[in-house]
Amino acid sequence: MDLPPDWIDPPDLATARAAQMALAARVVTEDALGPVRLIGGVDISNTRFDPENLVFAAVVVLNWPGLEVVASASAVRRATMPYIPGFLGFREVPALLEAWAKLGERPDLVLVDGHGVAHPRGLGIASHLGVVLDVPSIGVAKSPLVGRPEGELGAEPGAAVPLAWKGRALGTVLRTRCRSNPLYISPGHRVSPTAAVEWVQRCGTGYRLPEPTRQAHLAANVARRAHGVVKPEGPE
DNA sequence: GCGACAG
DNA sequence: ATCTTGTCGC
Repeated sequence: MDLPPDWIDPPDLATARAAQMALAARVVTEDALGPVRLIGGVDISNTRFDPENLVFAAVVVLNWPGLEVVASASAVRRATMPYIPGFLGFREVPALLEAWAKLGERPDLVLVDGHGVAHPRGLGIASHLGVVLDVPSIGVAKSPLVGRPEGELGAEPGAAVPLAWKGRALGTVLRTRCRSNPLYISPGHRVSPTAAVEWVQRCGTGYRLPEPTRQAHLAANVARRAHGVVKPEGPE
């Protein structure tokens, strides 16, 4: 998909807002994914008090149904925008695109660390990335941005309840582990609400986060810590 | 006006 | 997001 540069790297918040509305109009919430053989996971890592404002992006590729990491790529970029709730995509997507471009084989589906359509204007980072890459994506967030669980969530893994906002169900609040806070799942792009939850559950390996984003999180940290490492330590 | 607010 | 070891509990 060929988009205006300003839609990816907006010069200001007003432009970002306009780009967000335009991109949101392209989001598809119906299943439009082919056979899934590779599942991707993406995440970002930041350095605390970093005057450089560096953003470390990681993309990992896992096979399905093995859920083993078969490839990964990372990229470092200077953040253009600060973190503003509701505009996360403009801060992280550019670096993710750079990492994505380095991949040899692309995933058929991507799990993103953040919301999909469970967003005030329907364009959380998962939908944002999905539309820009035109790839099926799912939003996997660790806390809500808008909306709240509808009803009481069960304590058992697999327990789920709708994420309601303004009388609408934007996604699903899903408990993936006992005694762990739930995850907020929502369609990113080209994935239905039910399929989104199903895929997250299928990618579960006993941890709170599904394997793709869990591995992406680890990879992003590795990328950040590798940055600036002058020389590896060796045994004496 | 006030509080909330993904990563 | 990031800072951090041990520690409490299942």
